[in-house]
Amino acid sequence: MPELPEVEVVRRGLERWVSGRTIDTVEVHHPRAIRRHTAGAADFAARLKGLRLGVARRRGKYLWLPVTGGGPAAQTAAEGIGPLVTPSVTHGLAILAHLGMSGQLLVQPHDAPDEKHLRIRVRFDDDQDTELRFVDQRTFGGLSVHDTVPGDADQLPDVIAHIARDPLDPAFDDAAFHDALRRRRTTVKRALLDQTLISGVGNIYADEALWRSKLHYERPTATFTRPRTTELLGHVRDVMNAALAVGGTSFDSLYVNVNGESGYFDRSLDAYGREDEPCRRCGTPIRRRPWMNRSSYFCPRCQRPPRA
DNA sequence: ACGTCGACCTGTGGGC
DNA sequence: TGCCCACAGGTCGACG
Repeated sequence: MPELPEVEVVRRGLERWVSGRTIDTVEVHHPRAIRRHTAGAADFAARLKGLRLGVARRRGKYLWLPVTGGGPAAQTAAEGIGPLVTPSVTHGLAILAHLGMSGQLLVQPHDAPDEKHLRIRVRFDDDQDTELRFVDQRTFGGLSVHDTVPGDADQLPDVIAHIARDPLDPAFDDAAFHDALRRRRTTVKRALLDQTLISGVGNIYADEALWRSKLHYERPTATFTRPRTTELLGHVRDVMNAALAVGGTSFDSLYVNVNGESGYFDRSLDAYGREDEPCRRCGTPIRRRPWMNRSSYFCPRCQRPPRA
């Protein structure tokens, strides 16, 4: 469930169903699902055992669970074994998740049959009837454990420090984003998909926000005016909030919340996936163009291409 | 510093 | 029916 609204739906599910619980055992069924965890599956499972999960967090399409307790290093620090082993900078740990193209985090009863693409199972040390499962058909997603950025209020895992804040983050800096657009010699859709400029926007919501803004995806950003940037950001936020309100976009059963349920925003899409269907503003058939190994959908009348 | 491309995977649907 | 190709919501690193 790749883009921000879908990931946020999952984050809310994790917060409700697994935050506050303590990990008992972890099974890794496929090594690719932990490939960011370079120390391997056995280390991954060992480090997770005994950890207590904090409140689920999200930046763009990344999810993480800050953790406390557990492993030997953390225990040593917590117990204050002595000044020689007490780190001068206290850093935390977090379990990082990215869903890739087809990842799911499911909270399932223990006796639910294993999914065909079950990659990781997390059992908890409590009496609740559920476990957490990472299921991923294409194995582009995965889980890993990382140090958090020292002093960071969000306990951001260090490996995603390069990911920009997302447009639903209250600390997102609109003016700085506008300045970055002006500095770049790139085009607007490329910029929207650049996770170091603005995170959480993927192919669907980029096309939807551009349609709402009446902007062609090849528009250069260097000449954007402040009002144009403001309007674009407004549409990005509006479309994401609208999708979030109905559980996100699900074209098929791959994109589900932690309870396996699909969202309904596919019915409300104006551009994405609507090739040859009439533009809801002007009736002109929506076009699809190959673009960067994927597709761009746009209205050829409402979204005029820039002069070459 | 930018852009482009391929790699990483499995599965589905259309055309023949 | 099968086979082949195009395509699918993402990210990263190599290369120019």
